[in-house]
Amino acid sequence: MRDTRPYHHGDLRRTLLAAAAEAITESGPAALSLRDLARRAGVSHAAPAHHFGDKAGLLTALAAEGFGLLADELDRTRAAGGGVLDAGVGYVRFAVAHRAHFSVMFQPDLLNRTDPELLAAQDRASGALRSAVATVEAPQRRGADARIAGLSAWSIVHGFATLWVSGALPADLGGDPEEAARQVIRPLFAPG
Amino acid sequence: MRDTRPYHHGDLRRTLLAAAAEAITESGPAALSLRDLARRAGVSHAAPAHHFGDKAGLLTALAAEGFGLLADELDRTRAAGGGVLDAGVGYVRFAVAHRAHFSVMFQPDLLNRTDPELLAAQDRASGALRSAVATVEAPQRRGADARIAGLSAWSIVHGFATLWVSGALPADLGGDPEEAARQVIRPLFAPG
DNA sequence: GCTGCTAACTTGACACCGACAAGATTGGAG
DNA sequence: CTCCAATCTTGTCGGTGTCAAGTTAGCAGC
Repeated sequence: MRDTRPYHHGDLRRTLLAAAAEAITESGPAALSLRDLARRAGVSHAAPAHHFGDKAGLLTALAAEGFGLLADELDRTRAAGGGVLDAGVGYVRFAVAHRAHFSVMFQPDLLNRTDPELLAAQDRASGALRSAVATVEAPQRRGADARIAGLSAWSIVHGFATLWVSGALPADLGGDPEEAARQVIRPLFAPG
Repeated sequence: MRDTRPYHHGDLRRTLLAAAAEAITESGPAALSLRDLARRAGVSHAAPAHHFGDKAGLLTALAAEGFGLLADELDRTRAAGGGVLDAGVGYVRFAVAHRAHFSVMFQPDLLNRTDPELLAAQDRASGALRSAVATVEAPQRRGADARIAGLSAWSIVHGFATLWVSGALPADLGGDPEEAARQVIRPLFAPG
């Protein structure tokens, strides 16, 4: 909080994660450079490695943060009394609002898959996901057990989110991802 | 076809694309190195750049090849008289069989988005996709127009494929992606 | 206030990579 | 046989990730 940069940054870890999210949002995970992050944060080129050990370590931390944010989002819609449809829209809202996190969370080749923090965050998110699906009214699941129903919901929501953030969807869908998501997802939950 | 390597490789472009697919299958697109591909093909480190101009150029060519293969797959199921469900399973089959292509096709930050060959291949694939969805029997679309129905189908299929190849799905689904896909996708097409 | 300790950060170095320029080799058209 | 264009090589440059060793800052205990 001083006007001159102290030797100890004080909050470098969080600063680097924020800078990484910004850089990835701008130009994707492939173009990310630890040295560029260091420059943005005003520290030496090797400082990031001290906090994350590795480039994969930084991306792993970002992914873990992402799973936490996703769990937060799902818990929020659940607390607001929303159903599966709302949870699905929340999933898409998360992906669009935190594109950088989302684009890293499901690319295992960029991450340390066994990192304990990552695993814990994944567990929390998948728990929140399961809770959201558990709110489906029973008649909508007839003919398929709950596990399959959950995977169907996850698939359609994840697919739409992925296609949206990758820009693969047709432009005539409009600019509002949540509204578009609601329309596209609805057929699965309200057949007929 | 001679036993000694001629100065002109003769088929370097295809060889490099195959090597790239193999390398990406092994360790993901991020770890791909043009120099490593050159080593695998037994050529000098700058040879790849001559054919593709750029690392993005190589990945773009791979993505274009991927869209072509996807269109082939969809055309094949259509020619075999399959319905939307079969087309969806075919989509997943393609993603699993050509994981390297698939993992590059929807990452625009790795590609030259305006490459004419890529655009042509995308057009062909999306045409095949639209044809597949058009085979949906009318009653299954009531309440939603054809465009939305197509996006729903694409979303659930793309989501399942993405989650499968990223290893995010629970292990108790078994090892057969096509059978699992059929179960997960069905609820969208055969509600009730 | 001083000492010692640990975490945070810097400096320097090395191998690797993508990209570019310039040269060498080849096959084929005329 | 000549010439040309495409293919591939060689050499080089700046940038990057990672490691090792050194430097600084905060902090507990005396």
